[in-house]
Amino acid sequence: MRTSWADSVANSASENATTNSSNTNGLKRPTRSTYVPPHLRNKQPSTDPHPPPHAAPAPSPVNDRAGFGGPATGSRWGGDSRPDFGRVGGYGGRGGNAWNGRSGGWDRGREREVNPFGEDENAVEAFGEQENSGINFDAYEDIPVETSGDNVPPPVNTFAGIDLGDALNENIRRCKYVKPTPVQRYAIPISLAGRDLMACAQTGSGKTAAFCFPIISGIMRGHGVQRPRGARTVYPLALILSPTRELSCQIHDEAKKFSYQTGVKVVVAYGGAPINQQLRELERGVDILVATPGRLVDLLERARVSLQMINYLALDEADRMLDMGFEPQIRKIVEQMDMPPPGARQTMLFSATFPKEIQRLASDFLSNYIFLAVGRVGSSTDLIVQRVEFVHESDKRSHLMDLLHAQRENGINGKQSLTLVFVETKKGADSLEHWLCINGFPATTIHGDRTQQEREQALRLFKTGKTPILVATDVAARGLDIPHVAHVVNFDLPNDIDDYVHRIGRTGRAGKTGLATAFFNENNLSMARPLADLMQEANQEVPAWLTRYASRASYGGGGRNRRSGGGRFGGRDFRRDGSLNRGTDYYGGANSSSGYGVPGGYVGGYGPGVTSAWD
DNA sequence: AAAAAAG
Repeated sequence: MRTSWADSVANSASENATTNSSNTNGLKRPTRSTYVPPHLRNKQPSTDPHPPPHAAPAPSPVNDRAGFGGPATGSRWGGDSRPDFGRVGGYGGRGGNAWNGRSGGWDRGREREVNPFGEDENAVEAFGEQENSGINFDAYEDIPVETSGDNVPPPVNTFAGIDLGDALNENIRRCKYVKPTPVQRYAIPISLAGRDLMACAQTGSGKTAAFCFPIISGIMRGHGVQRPRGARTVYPLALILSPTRELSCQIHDEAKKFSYQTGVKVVVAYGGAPINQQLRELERGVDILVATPGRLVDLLERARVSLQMINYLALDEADRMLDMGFEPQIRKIVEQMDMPPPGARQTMLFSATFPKEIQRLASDFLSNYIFLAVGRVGSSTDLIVQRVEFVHESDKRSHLMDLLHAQRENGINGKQSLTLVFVETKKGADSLEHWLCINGFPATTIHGDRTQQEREQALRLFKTGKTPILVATDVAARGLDIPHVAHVVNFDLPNDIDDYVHRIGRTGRAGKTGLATAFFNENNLSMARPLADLMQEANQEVPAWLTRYASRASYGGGGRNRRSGGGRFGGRDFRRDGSLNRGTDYYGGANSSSGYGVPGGYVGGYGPGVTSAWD
């Protein structure tokens, strides 16, 4: 067995190269030469119609701050109109100049809906989210699924078996979704039956589509519903909330694809961006509103949006939305504005993790709901090799440097694979980014103290590989689909095992292997047991020293609850636990949450050899 | 204690 992390990085990298052999230049070539983003339609051609020089092979990485690696490359606030050629994921469509207010002929061309699939519907990478392609569907038979609740509708096996309507089916075809994923097989019929739903499923498992399809279908069915005509108030029929701005953008981009030519209008609203353009979009009509909580409250208080016609409410990353920081805002939106009560609307909650105490809170928003948990494929979490190393606080930087050096030396064609480094604080993110840059590793950072332009710029530079290292706080931990992340480093471990699960789920996506390295030290004692348990459950090699820490006293309540007794059925309906384990049970199975081990895992069973990083 | 989310 290999013991060096350098080998494992090399192995992981080369496997990625093999897995992706038909697309080895995915990071550097223009992925959608034929696609014109909505905000660029009907504009004068860019002064440079060709991809800029850094589109050439082996681009030199850049940083987005003055003084490191040259000037920023993004168009930022609407300067030039260069195509966002390097975009890989769905979210990047926001581009650099989405807020410039220069709608040009776009408004006038409003009767002509922009084709989000581009002119070439057969383009392989028409969208970054290829969650259904490249999956070994035979492995689905092995996926553990648990449902509970009254009269659970049976799952379907094909999209054809679901009456979603022609237009939606056509978009499913355009997305190249050949077969529903497990969460879709179960969630869509439940949702079409009008039932409330609490669903546990890994990110990357198609849950966005799982709640979007029924919503779009339902809105189409109910077309012609009369809505009030407030002076400047709009009345969306569906509301989708998410905990970060970038995630809302990503969901919006997905939903736009699904609703193309259905007549269903999707609008996104989030903070940090000028509100005027969002207001204009709303005024042009909205059926599905995707939003972050703060901006939505603003819109509600301005009476620019009313929730009284909401038929569908979806909370993505629902456990995060209902944790301490968010809960009051969510309650305000859902309970204290004009939204119809549970039972009069349909409510769907989705997350990869669902702690029991959050389930209890969430049940306030639900009516006679069905609980759905879709587990991972057998050992597919081996797609992510998890390593934990004991690193003293003072040694972290040099240790990270060692990792990056080896990764660089073992990289493909001298090109670094993408590395996502999670830290605890915003200041820590800035300082680590600066340190990496002055030590020859172009890095950028994303956290809540940066402006929204900077955040989007950072994400774009990272996604396109121009800046192959991204230092992030937990703002990037959840939901973001960033292809080609080969390595997630938990430079600072989170204090909650669920956060760890979400973080490492940024890699090992789309059937590729991923590596997750965690730095553990005496500040993380409370994570020893949950981490050791999680790794063991995911068939990872647990260092003996970690097992020793884990078996000692339980270090206070860190890591919160943990480890369901159910093994791969960690996602458990809290209603089944009755009052049995309340209070005293710490590891006893009353909880829910990350029993799946690792999000993204189910794309596995993808092919032979994926577990070989440690063979 | 920190992060996120309105400005």
